[in-house]
Amino acid sequence: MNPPASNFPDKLPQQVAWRLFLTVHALTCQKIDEGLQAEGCISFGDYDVLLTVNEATNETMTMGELADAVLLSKSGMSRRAARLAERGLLLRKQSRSDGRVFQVSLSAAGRRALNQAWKTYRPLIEQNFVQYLTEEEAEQMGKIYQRVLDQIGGEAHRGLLEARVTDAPKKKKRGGAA
Amino acid sequence: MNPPASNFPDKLPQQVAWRLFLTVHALTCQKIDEGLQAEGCISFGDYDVLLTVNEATNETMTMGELADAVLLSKSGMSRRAARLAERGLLLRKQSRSDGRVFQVSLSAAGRRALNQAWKTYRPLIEQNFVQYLTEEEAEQMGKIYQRVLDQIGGEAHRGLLEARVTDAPKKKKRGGAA
DNA sequence: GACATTTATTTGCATGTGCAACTATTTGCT
DNA sequence: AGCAAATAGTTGCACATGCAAATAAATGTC
Repeated sequence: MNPPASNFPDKLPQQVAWRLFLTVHALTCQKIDEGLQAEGCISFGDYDVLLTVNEATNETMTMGELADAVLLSKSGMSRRAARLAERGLLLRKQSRSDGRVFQVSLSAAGRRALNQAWKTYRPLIEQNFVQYLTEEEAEQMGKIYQRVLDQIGGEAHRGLLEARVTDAPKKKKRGGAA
Repeated sequence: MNPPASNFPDKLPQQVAWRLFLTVHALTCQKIDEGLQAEGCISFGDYDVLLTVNEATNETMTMGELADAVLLSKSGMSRRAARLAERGLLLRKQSRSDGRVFQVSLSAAGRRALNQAWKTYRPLIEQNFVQYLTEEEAEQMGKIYQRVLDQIGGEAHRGLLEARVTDAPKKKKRGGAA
């Protein structure tokens, strides 16, 4: 019913890569989350939170650090943590040196849940993503993303997969999608 | 307060790539969505919908096809489309050959909004992602993701960036994240 | 041609999220 | 000490989403 139609994205290789990046992300995450739920594991999002806490120096973080690390708003993080605490997976205790901050850490059950989920999560990543990358490609991709992260990531992400530091001083908002 | 601490993800290069993939996605999407909103553009999600419709053969799709293409549940798509229609960006008209299906297409205003958003979106992709990839890397990455997509993507994604076909027969559910 | 079945889409309900406002606590200034 | 400003976290509210049920229309069966 019309001429050529679409020519919006200019379809430069970089833009194609971006588009595929988005689509692959959406698809893999969908499948992985389904898989985790099917096995009765904690959700993808909860996994991210628990893993992040577990990896933190001293295995503890403040609510704010955690929110920054997992890219949730403070309120979102607050409520997610409340739910995890209610389920007995996360512990929050008020810092004695500063009554405003709450130190978050994993409970024994939280550690178990994390271990348990990893058993399911690992093969899911394998099946939906890793399997299609050679080791060289994975290394190359990792290098590229590390480069991107170093530029656009905040303090909370600088040390990702190197040595999480957990002592960044300032950070602020969070931007929601729609 | 503890031994070595984290050794959950085994940190094979592929797993590192996966982790970075997730983080970069979250970060770039956050920044891009912020940028679009700041310029008064349509949201990231709405952009995806309008672009998908615009790229469709004959620039029209059914609600179901659209839901599959943008990876939203049918209900989510239904409501998003309703909002877009209310804002005058999308047209939905009942098919005369089959009263159950609704054909969706862009209004003139929708086309304008898409064009307008692209002006902002393009540099945002540039700044937050593309800039950090050489053309070779982008091509390499595109090839890899296309490979992944061919394997795990449904009919609705097979032709992405090649020639959208829009006539796949069967598809079903949708899996939500948490 | 009437009726069960299947398909396309929308609605009811529960849940998760972000923003802005609120509370509690600490810090800085005098 | 006293009080304004900053900081950490939680809560009110609005809204987007998915699942399951509801609706509407087509198709198959007798």
